[in-house]
Amino acid sequence: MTDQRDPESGPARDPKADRWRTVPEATVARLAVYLRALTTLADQGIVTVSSDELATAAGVNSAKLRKDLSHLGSYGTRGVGYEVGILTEEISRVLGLTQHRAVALVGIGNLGHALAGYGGFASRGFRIAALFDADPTRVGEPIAGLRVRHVSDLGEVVRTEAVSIGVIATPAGAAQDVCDRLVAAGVTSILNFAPAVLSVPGNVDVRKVDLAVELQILSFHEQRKASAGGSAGNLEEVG
Amino acid sequence: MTDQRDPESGPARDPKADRWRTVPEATVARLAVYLRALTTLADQGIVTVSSDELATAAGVNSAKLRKDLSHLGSYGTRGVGYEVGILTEEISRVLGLTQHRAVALVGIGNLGHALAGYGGFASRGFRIAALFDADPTRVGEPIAGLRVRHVSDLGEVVRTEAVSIGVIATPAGAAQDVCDRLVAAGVTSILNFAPAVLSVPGNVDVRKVDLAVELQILSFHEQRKASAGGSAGNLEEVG
DNA sequence: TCGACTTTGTGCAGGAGTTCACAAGCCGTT
DNA sequence: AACGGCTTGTGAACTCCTGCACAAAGTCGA
Repeated sequence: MTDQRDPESGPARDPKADRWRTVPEATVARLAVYLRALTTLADQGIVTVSSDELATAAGVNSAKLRKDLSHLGSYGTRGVGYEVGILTEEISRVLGLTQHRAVALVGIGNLGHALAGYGGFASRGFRIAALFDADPTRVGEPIAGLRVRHVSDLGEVVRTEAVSIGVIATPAGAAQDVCDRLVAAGVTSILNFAPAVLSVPGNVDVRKVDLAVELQILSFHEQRKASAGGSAGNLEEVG
Repeated sequence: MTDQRDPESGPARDPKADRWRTVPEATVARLAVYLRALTTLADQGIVTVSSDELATAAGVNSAKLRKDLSHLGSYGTRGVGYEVGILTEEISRVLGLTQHRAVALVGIGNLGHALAGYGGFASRGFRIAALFDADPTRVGEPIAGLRVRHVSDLGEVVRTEAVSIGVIATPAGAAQDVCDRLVAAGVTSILNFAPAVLSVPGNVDVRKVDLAVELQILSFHEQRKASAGGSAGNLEEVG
């Protein structure tokens, strides 16, 4: 067991800040949302924000927001609220965004193209470091300032570019193979857009985004609404 | 206040099938995954499948799968398993996929383009019925067999095409306006790709997909792994 | 300095979801 | 017909998450 001190992102100032080691999964997902809301507020020149205001901006209730933030320590001032700048920095640090991570994108089809050109990554601390595709006719194609490389170069590039996250946007059939290559190259975090279940070693995290699944969930609720007897009336505003 | 009565998909045949009215949210999300796994199995000519096999194919454990399926009734045979065809049909029915739903896609930028061309929608019961954009220079552009229309036509088209789900792929700034137009036109289910919190009446469902958030969650775990002492060793296979 | 006011941080109760473990039930064989 | 072997469906315990309600702690004005 090594001692857990990490260079970068200096060791926690005081003992209580160690709490972020045990942030609940559900909270982590929301921290990213809070971060976006904070960025918006900062752009508007807002310096201080209460849990109520921030919660509204993020689409949650204030109790949940405060409990979430309490997992990373005590960065608010009672009677006042949170300082936008400080909170932004703190969340960024907990999410590991202070070190800008390199991302490799595999599969330059329709979706891959869109992801490569998506500005939201760069603006939030992620650098797309390399693009890969299995189709030789696509190799060399310039996209968003990068050239598409062949998947056979994946291992080498991942190492030289210090890629820490892999994004799979290939057809389902190719996903597991690509995944294996990423893992072999040392990538331990994968975002999978392919409609396939990936098999990975236990130390690798996989998150899945399936666009059709999202629609199907909506379809379910749509159907439930339609058949539940249209008890109209409840039109209260939702955060 | 349009009345949303829809014929088709009549009320459940027998009493016990009424269970699907109360399917837990978490289960609904997984049903879509099971459905995909079942489709794959069917393509392989497999007729019968046990909860264990299906669970593995879907990436969950079998107890969860059985509990999930129990929410829609009893469609398995003890000692044998589930019939792929029957289960597929049943899940499709519960998810409301038997009536092919029309989808309107708003915002034909990078991502919108990709979504319009994504084959996974059509193959799973969704028909992209209309494309919209606010940019007049983009209106008329043909994509995937459709012509892009101006958002000002949204209300009319949504009604004539009987759109039941709206997909927002605009920049954050335009999202709320587009959302309002969709809601005004009678859409009660929205899939939002814009990094913005939408405000909607209580009878409207919104699901959000934020690509940067997914990366940030991975980043968190990556950081946790990095600072937790590289206690290598646990490489057991994961479903 | 004091008191009124505001907002955070959290203990606690309730709810939702997960996992275990096993009775109930079906099939093929003897 | 009875039995042994499988697999489903589910009660029950447990973990995780949510939301309430309030004490703790800070600010501001007098």
